[in-house]
Amino acid sequence: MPPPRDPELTRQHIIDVAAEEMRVNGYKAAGLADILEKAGVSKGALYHHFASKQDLGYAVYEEVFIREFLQDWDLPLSSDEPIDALCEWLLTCAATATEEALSMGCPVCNIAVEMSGLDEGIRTRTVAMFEQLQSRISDALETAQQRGQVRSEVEVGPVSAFILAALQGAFANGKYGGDIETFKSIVKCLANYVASLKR
Amino acid sequence: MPPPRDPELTRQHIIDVAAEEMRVNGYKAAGLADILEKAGVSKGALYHHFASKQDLGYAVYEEVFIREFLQDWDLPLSSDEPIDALCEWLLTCAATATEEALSMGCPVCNIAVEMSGLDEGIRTRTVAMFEQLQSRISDALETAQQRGQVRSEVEVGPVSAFILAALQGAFANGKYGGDIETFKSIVKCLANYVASLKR
DNA sequence: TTGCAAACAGACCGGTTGGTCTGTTATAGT
DNA sequence: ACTATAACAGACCAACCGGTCTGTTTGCAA
Repeated sequence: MPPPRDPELTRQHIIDVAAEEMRVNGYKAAGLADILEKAGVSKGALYHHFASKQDLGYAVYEEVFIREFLQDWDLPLSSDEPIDALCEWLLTCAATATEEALSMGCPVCNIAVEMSGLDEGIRTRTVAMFEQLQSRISDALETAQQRGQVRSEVEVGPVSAFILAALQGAFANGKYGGDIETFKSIVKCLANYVASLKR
Repeated sequence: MPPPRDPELTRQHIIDVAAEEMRVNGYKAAGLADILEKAGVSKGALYHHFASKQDLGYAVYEEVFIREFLQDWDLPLSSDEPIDALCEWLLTCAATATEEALSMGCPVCNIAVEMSGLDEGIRTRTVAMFEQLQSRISDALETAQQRGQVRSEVEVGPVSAFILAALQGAFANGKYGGDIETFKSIVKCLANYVASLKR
């Protein structure tokens, strides 16, 4: 027998499929028709769970892209030695990168670039996320600084913003720059920079 | 009397208006109707000069965005002391940034992120541009290195790619990150990094 | 068992978009 | 002056897209 109706599961399935579609094509180019077909649900189902495409977009952005993005940073930021952890994390990131994963870039960055100037909701969510993440990095660096692991003249606020931006740039460049080796060497450079913060 | 027919001027005018539209809204969201109205030309005129919207897009990308992008780097790269010139240029860049200019981000980066996964022509042009620019930066750094202005252990290739990516990231972050002060401090951090390459 | 609301299914719709086609006007060459 | 053609002008079109609406099925509570 087919699986019984499970609205929560249906909703989640739609979000997952839409996320995949937006990951590859961006927000605008992700058409409802494609999403519906690939998810195997009807338009009625979609509009029962979401008020509009915008609403679906917000759900995807918050519950998939931003969530993943923040989770990625959990590991390096929860360490007692954030500098070492950050370096190691970056190097792992460079080592495990695949051509196809890279060609999609960072979904958060993609959607933010495409939509933040056009949709206030996307902009708000993006700003909030970056503020949160930057202060997390900043806090970690400051704690490390107080422990004497980071040179005292390092300004943790700007530096954490810089690290974040540089990594964004690396992913963006990896997406359209073509060469995966370039991406790897960029990330290694960033790791070197982070290491240079050590006292 | 009204200005006489000047096909080259008409073409250029269409490109300029389309560029402005794509700067603000991106490629897809830039509608032909808007472009035509703001340019004050008819659809017949547009399709006399361009085969399709894609064709117009390529013209805008090559003749406006990429051209501007490359020109921006002319100044810092033509100096005898590229490190100093680069630092100074970055600091000027940070100092003169305005809220609204920042909110549009870097057009090349915007279009590349939006379209490089969807349009092979955009992807090709972007890859070529970055290769060219990176080798220009790389050459400048290498020359400086031979002159003893740059520490000998610096790997000029990766470092130049890193600088490029970091600046891209700074602009992207500035576009959706909201805060212009954050952008400025990121660019200053990058300038510090560049300065640290000096021997 | 029945009533009822939630969970879908899918036909339908109006607006928009890129693109075409036919007609008109200016301009350069002879 | 004439004509061929480039340079437009703008009505028209088919496709697509997000969104609505009506109808059907499922699950659950009384």
